Amino acid sequence: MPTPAGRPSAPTTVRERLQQAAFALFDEQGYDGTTVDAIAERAGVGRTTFFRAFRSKEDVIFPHHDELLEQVQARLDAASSRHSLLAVSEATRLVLRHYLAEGELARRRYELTRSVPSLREREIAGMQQYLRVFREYIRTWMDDELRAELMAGSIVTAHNVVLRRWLRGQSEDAHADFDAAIAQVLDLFADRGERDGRSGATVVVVPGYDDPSAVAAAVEQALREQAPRG
Amino acid sequence: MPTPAGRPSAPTTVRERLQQAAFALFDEQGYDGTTVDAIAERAGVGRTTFFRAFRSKEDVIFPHHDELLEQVQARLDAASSRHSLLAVSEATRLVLRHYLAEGELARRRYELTRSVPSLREREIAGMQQYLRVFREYIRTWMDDELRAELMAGSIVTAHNVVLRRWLRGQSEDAHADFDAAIAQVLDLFADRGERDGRSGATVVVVPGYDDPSAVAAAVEQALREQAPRG
DNA sequence: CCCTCGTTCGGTACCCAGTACCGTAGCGCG
DNA sequence: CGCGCTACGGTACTGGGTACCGAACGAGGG
Repeated sequence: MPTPAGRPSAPTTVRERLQQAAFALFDEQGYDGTTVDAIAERAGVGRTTFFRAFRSKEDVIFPHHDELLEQVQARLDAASSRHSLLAVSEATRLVLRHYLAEGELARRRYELTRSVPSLREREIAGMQQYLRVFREYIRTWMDDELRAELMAGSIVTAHNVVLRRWLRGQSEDAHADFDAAIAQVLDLFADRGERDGRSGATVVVVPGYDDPSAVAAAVEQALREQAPRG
Repeated sequence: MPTPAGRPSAPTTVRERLQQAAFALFDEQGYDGTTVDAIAERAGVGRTTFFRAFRSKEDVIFPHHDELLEQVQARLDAASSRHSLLAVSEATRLVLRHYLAEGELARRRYELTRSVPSLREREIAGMQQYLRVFREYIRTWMDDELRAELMAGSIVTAHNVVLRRWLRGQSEDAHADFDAAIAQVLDLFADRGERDGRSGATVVVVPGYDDPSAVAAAVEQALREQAPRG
């Protein structure tokens, strides 16, 4: 295992050299105009080595996808007792955080995926994997198949919209945007009516607030304005 | 134009022969185990002819996708004055109706797409095209970008769930299922109370509460306990 | 010191999808 | 009959991806 995890030191790995060479060539000649041979040559390695480091040419552009998916899955497994869309949205935040941390690299990938159809397909296929994980998690506590699917899809959609806005430079605080978007989604699926006489308040508080006391006042007012309890 | 539109007569076209040969071979040897040469040979034509009839090997499995997409687009263009999700759902019904009409063929494709990853990617890429058309239509009368995206995604999701149920043989009346699913989606996006004028915070209150002031206090405490995000 | 085992890398050869090009057989038509 | 159009077949090529083989290298172990 010569590549433990993080490696900030100078002796760049073959993988890193290949990735740098690949992105450089993609910038210069475009994705389709760049052959794997050219990438390997610029990185100073053989063609075989490229396919050992990356499963495919597309994999150079989506390197951390598998790990991210596992992280998301693990997060949901850990929080599987909460039975809430909030668990899903928090798992989704992992993905958002990852892209934000990538910074400029994420934006370069965005440009590539926007212009190259095959990469675009690949990306949405990756999204579908998140959706699958979310759907299966939600189905553990949501009987309604359609509703579960709608929930999972809406969370993913919210994430995509927020991320895309940030990638285009139309957002300074992506996390705040994400909070607002998730709140909108939660609001969509909030029960209205259906009071089954159970007691005990259930309040979902979404980050992205002003002053706690002001929020509390708004909540109290909203509750009082609501139809009298049964 | 030797291939006008519908052709029930005996002299099968090259395209039809190729499609039959392809599906037969896919059944016998699997998708990946079948080469284009083998398909062409069984159909009694040259390899070049295959690529003239279908843009790619995958295209044999999704033959009518482009026409369907155009039909959907046309339907939305025609009904563009209605400004309603119903127009989208009716356009979506075109797609459902098409698959239902295909019958057994649709089910064979379903089995293939379920087992072959590359075909699965291709299929969801196709779905994404519907989604794009829907999103752009909705955006003509819906300012809220996220909400528009959620609407489009939900319609597509509803369609997929209904179609998949039917493909698995778990549904007798797919149209009725579709009606119910669409109703559920429309209900999701039905206006309730036009909450505007609120600031950043969004609070979702789920029925089944105690005393409003007590809830408000709990909310305030929860907010204060939460770490301010960075 | 030498031998060996394991790992990593390069090179070669191959498969197959997809493209470009060219030659030709057929058909309608003047 | 000759002309042009179209559809088809064949050949050759590009490029991603796989399989296999052999060389280099380092870590022990006798």
